[in-house]
Order: sequence, then structure tokens, then C-alpha cells
Amino acid sequence: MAYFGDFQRFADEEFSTVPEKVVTRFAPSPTGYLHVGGARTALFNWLWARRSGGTFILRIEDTDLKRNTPTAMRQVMQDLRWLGIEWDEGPEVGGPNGPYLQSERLDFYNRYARQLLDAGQAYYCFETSEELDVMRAQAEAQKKGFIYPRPERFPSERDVEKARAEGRPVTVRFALPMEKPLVVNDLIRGRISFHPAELGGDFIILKSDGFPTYNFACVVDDYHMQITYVIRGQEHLMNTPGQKALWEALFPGSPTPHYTHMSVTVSDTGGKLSKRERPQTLRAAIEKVPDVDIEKLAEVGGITAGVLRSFLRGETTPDIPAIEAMANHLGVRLPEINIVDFFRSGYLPETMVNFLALLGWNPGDQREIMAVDELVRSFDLMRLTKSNSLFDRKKLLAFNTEHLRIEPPQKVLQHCKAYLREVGSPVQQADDATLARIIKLCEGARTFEDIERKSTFVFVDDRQIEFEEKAVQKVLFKDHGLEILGQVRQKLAALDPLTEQGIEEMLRGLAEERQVGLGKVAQPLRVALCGTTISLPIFDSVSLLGRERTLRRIDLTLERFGAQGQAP
RNA sequence: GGCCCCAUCGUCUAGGUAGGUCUAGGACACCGGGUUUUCAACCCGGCAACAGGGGUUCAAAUCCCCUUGGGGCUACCA
Repeated sequence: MAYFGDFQRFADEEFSTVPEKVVTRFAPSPTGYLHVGGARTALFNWLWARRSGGTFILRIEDTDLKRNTPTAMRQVMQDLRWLGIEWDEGPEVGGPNGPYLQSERLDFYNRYARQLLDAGQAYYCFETSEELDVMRAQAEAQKKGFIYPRPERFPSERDVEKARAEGRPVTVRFALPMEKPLVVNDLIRGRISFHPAELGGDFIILKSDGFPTYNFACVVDDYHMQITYVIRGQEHLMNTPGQKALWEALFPGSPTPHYTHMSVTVSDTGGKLSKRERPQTLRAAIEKVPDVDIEKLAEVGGITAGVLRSFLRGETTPDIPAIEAMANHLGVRLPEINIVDFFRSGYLPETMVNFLALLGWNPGDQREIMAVDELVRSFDLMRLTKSNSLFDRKKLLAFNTEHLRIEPPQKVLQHCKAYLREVGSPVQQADDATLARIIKLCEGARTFEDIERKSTFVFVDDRQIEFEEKAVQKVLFKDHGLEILGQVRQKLAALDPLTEQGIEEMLRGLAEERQVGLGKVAQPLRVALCGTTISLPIFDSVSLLGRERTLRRIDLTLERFGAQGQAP
């Protein structure tokens, strides 16, 4: 099942050997949760591998000791699995080309660095970061691009010992061939040519802590893992010529993978889709609160008032749980950025996969709502869009509405249970049959959050119902709401047995009797049962609660608001 | 600043590689109407785009150039 796409337009020496097998990889650096951009990159790589019967590899790029967090890798894997993106090789599943954590592959990098050093294609450097900063600043002052000055004679091993003895950092730089232009053949952008001098000159491949840099590790691993297609974000386009040069030095004669640089996804809340959006939204929200109680808010977030003030000044950012706790406390909705955010907001993974796939790709016909297997069948790298796209949450919502409608009920039920557990909803108490019934009643719901909100009244104590002021004023205190509720109570008490049909006939009869619409008799009852004007269909609401609880709630409502008199 | 990428309705996009069939199609959003026991959903209708300027050509959304605009990179981050 090899791919026979249009390679003619790139038919030159570089593409003369089109690899039979498709091997792609997703190579995140484990710095936090998987976010939308990363998920899209993973998805495209996965789809391409699946579409052509190839292999999808997960590789963890944990070469930055300062940034990697211990739990991040697990979170990323969990999020990928939630989306249904399973890897054929990688952490936890193994594979013939492991290990799949770069931090466990140091031997490879050292060996190749040694090879380059011995061949005179790389050399040692001893500058500190500060010294390099000064050099860059000088170049900038002269309005010139900074190019690292390659020494006339490369430092020897003895120089290295000396530098170490002096406590200087030791790094290794790749001597970038400067004579010919570096050409990248991007599958969707075509031929792009770079002048080596404009790339910034010789770049570091081994850091002073002994770890490889991204550009180095990436080349070594892509070769050893036999990656045939590199599909990544546009932000890597400028890295590619350097990586190609490195590849040619390391593996001469061996074809590089095909490169594809995807467009960037930008946020509909303005600017680049970034993890910073959530704290920024919270900060803006706090600033709008008139007399914000800093002490209290800090306590909610589990941080000190000092930290909170510094956050408000834009100096620091508290951790994710603190941000979420404070937002929750203030009732602020933070924009979803990470994949888990969408899970917690009640989206289906099928929606995310479908929507993400359409960000920068389309099947070429008018289909939009597609199942995963359909995406796999239709996916084609050559159909990637070149321009950046905006992440439109409203369209995502419409997609979720549709998927909630078309996915198999069993699947929806399972996802719904996971959601309810995650948010700690009282609706968790529902048994499968009841929950399935509730989901069915919520046909047209946009997210699990909608379903939860509409049905939670069934699972709380009769006395725990919180009455929404607006609902009380509008429904109970107007149009004889309380009076009608009293009548409803009497008729309901007389109903035996209590069936949905009976309830419906009774309510319709009463509406007719009073010469009003059904809404006028249904709404007071609804408010009595759940405290708001939004709930499951009223007949089902009553039947779900049962006679006893329904009557008790009506009585409690009458007791509580009856004394406050009737508005005209 | 330098280098690189990109440019069709408000948004995602089809059409562009083989110029005429494009009075530019679809979806989301929006507006109007309908349905209705709440919210949502649903049904019908409507608004709405080839960034600007030069070429090439009988003919340009489509090919070329310039301008403008947006984005990316310019680390001992990935």
C-alpha cells in the first residue's frame, strides 16, 4: 500500500528513491500537557502512517534538563491515547529502534559527535553564554546578522582539558559547509533555497552538559529510526537546511526523509495559540473584578498573596492547578488550549480528531464531519494547506454537536461517564440505563457539560436546589406562576400511577383550562424542580424524580416563595 | 534589521500544478422567518470573498513581477 502521489514535480536526484515504507514520528518535548498544535502535528503524522500502512513512532525529545517536567511525558501519552492516536514504536510499547527517550540515547550522539570531530567537520568551543550574548549584541549594533566566527585552527583535545580545568564550558559546533546553497524540498511548499551564511553559521550540536541540541539529536534519530516523512510545524522550516547539511556529513549517500512543514494554527482569541492564553485570560478577568479580595483569591489558588500580586503585574505565572482553581472560583471560563481542557469541557475525542484534521487539510470534496477511519482513508499529505489557520471554537462546538449525535450511543455513554468522573459531577450516581436515557433526552446538546447542567438536579438533595434569582422573578412571581404551581401540585398528587403520558395530559389540560400556553404551566414546575429554567424535558424531569421528590420540591418552593406574594 | 513562508466570504476552506465550464461552491458564524414545554437542536431563506497595482494572454481567482498585509526563524529551547 505504498503511496503513489505526485512526486513528479520534485523529481530530481533527491527524490529519486521514494521510500516504499512510510515511517513517521511525533517528537514532543515533554514540557507539559499536549496542546492543540502538538496534537495536530501528531495526528497528521499518525494519519499519514495509517493511510499508507506504515509505522508511527513516538519519540520523546527530553534533551533540555531545565524544561522537562517528570510527569509531562505521561500526560502527553495519556492525551494521545484519549485522542485514539496509538504509536507503533515508542515509550511503553517498545520497538526495534529504541530507546525512544533521547535522554537514553546519549551514546549515539556522543559517537557521532566524535566522528564529526575526528573528521574535522565539527569543533570545540569554550565561550560562555554571556560572552556569546555580547558578541550577538555587537553584531546587532552594527546592524549585521550574527555569524559565529569559525576559528582558523580547531581547538585540540589538550585545549579542551585546559578549558575544563579553567572551568569554562565546552560545547561542540558543527562546521556548516559554506560553499553551496542549501536546498530543501518541501512536499507542499516546493523547493526552498538557503544561503548558509544567513543561517547564523556553525551551530552547536553538543551542549556543555553533554546533551545534544535538537537539530543534532533529531538528525541522528531520524536516521536510526528510519523515518521517511518528517511532518512538523512551519517553525522548523529554518532548521531544515542545517539538519540536511548535518545529515549529509553524517550519512552521506543516504536519502533524507521527505520534509513537510505544516501551517501554524492561530487562536481565535487573538494571536498565536499559546499556553499563555489561559493565565492571560484569568489576569484580565481579575483586573475587571471591582473589589477583588487578593488574600482570599490567593488562598483559593493555594498560593501566597505576594505571588498573586506578582502574577497580576505580569511578572510570574502560577502553576496550572492554581490558575484553574482561581478561575473556577471567579466563574471565569478559560479558553481551552490543551487537549485535556477539551476533555474537561465535555468534548468528544472524535470531534477533536475530526476538527484538528481539517485545520490545514481537507479531503478535496465537501465532506467535513468524518469518522476516524474515514479520515485515515482520505488523508493525503499533498493536500495540506499552505496558509495559517485560525482555531475557531464556535465551529468546533458545531462539530461536537454533530458527533454527539452520530457516534454510537455506547461510545458516547462511556465518554460521558469519563467526563462526569473528571469533573466530579453528582450525575455520576446515575446507572448506565439512566444515564443513557438522559443522554438521549439531551439530543442536540453541544457538549457533555450541557448534559451535565441539564440533569444534575435529578441527583442532588431536594433541599440543595439553588434557585436562580432571575428564574424566580420571571417565572414564579409573574403570570400567576406560584398559583399555577399550586394547582399543578394538587393534580400531580392525584395522579396514580405517575406516567409520562399522564403528566403530559395533566399539564396540557391545565394549560387549556387556564387558556395559556403549555410554557406557562411547565415553567413554574421546572423552576420548582431544578431552580432554573433550563432542564431536561419537563415530563421526563418529573418521571425521573418520581412522585415523592417532585411533590416535596414543589412544597419546598411554595413554602419558600409563597409568602413573598404574587406580582400582578 | 536579515532570512524564509503565506494571501479566496467574518472564520475554515473548494477552485490554482493542466488559464475559459467561477454570474467563485460548501461548512461554521451572523441576520430574517418557521417549529417549540426551557435550553439546545431542527427546517427554510438571506448577507458575504478572489488584498492592491502592473504585466503575459483572445481570455487570469488561476501564470510572472512589485507593493501591502499576516506569520515564522534569527538560543548551549524544541
